[in-house]
Amino acid sequence: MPVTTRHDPSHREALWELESAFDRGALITVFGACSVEYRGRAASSLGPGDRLLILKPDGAALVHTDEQRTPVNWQPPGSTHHAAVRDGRLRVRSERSSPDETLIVRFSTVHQLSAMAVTGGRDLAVTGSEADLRRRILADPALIEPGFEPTAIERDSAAGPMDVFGVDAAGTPVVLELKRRRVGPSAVSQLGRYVDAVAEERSAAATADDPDSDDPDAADSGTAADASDTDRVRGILVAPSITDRAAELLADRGFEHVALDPPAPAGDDTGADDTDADDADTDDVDADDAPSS
Amino acid sequence: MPVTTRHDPSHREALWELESAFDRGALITVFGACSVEYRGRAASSLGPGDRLLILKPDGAALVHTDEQRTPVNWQPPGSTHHAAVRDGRLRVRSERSSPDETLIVRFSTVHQLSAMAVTGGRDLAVTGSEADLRRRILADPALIEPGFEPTAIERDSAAGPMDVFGVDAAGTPVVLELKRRRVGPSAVSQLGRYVDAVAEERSAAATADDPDSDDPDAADSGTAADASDTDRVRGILVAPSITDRAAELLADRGFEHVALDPPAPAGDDTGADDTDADDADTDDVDADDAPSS
DNA sequence: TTGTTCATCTCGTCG
DNA sequence: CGACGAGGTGAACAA
Repeated sequence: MPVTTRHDPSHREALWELESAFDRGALITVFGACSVEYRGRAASSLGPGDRLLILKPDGAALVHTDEQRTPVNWQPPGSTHHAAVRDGRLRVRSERSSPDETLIVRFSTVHQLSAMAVTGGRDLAVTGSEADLRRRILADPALIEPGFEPTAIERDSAAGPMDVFGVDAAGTPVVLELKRRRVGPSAVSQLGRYVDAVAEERSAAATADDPDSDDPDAADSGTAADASDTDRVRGILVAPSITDRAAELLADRGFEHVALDPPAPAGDDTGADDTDADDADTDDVDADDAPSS
Repeated sequence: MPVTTRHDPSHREALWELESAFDRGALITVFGACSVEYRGRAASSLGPGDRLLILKPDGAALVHTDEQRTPVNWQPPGSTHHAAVRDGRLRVRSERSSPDETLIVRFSTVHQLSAMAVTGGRDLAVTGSEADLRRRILADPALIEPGFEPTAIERDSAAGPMDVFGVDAAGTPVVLELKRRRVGPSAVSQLGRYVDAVAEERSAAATADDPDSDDPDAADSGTAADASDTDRVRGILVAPSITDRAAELLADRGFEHVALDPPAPAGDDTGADDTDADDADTDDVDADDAPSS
């Protein structure tokens, strides 16, 4: 029996079912009228209403209303669920530590409680990620510009690891920051941090190599403006597109933008029409739902 | 009847129920063995397994496994759900445009289908947000430093709106960037963008006011280093704490950190123990669940 | 619609 | 654990 369900159980009955479902490691749904309190990283209060509570065997808890993709309240995986009947009412509490967080759902009525035995794969294969974009570039560096040569990926710097590091045709170091979608100002700043870090590295190495140049004050500037041309580090933002503001910031810093999409996952076959071979009119039935908005 | 449920329905029966539930604007859960395909901003494929599909009347769709807070697959609100029986199997497709996205769930078995009539409030009152932190500062600006005076909130700049803008005791302009939790490098960059924008504004205004200073090249530097002291703009990052790397970047830019938490929502009463008055031993029952990790 | 930022972001990965 | 960045981020809000 992959699922057991109780309709309009008493609060006591609901508790017994929960207890049993916890033991079995089931995925639990509780639909009922409830109020919800949360306290932890922030604090929140949700007044009475019908909601769907989902309790997962990994400790995750979700409270869903009839709207939104995001739960109104939740608890992350790793939490511990407690159920009790208090004052005759079912109460579910989910707690975790570090950070200390508590979610409490108080039911006034339980309409339905289900416990489901979940099996099977949860490995999702996604394409179109930033990693895919990187593979695309490494496979054909000329997509960035003729003569570009990647020398490292995830190369570390004082500001963190850079997506792609390399040199251009003239031997000038180049930092690439990759984004799978249109970018705003923050991506430019991120690129800037990496470029500054590399420029800093190089100017430090240069002064160490060359005892003649003792110019400590001038050396600590991190901007491209006052770096000599030989010390220049290029920054290229690789993304499908860029906002106006980001473009301004990019220009201010003397960085560049290369428009590039993550590789398309080939033909648009969601199987919408032709996966099951027979696409003629069959006795298949259909039902539609347009959102009421 | 707030809930209707079908156990092990035929695929045809499941379709009828879905059709009816769509019409009623119900919150639908379907538990069964299925595969899931997504294509849109990215693309993904999920092999066979038992999952819980949730269809909301606002067009949201969620596919949940027994793990994680985040659904393995989903569709945002505003999507349109279609159900059909194809090749004898229930298939649910959810689509939306801009961006074009399609989610397809193909069931091999439907264990349970429920339709719930959801009513009641979904207004969540949250405390401890960045807005609360801002209110706290505006109520007592001395928390930043003696003599600090806020002059504007969400004041716009070329780099976007600043959380709080003001002047210090010496009349020097100050930009505050607020964060409700510990911050890393990106917050420093964000603050930097605003400070640069204000400094730019002021230097532009100064050259406009003063016809003597025609020094177009020197004026376009955005760093604090070469700005004269009278043109200086202070940047203060207000957050509970800050990472080491962020502290370095902050120092590089000559910015400051003020340690400040969002206001605590008073006593830690999640109602865990004493909300229902009687906290003596009653005949209340308990059940626990520790995550199996 | 697009742009920008906050979020109890969540999630992975790497020291 | 903490730090850092990606994400089909989602969601609110302003232009």
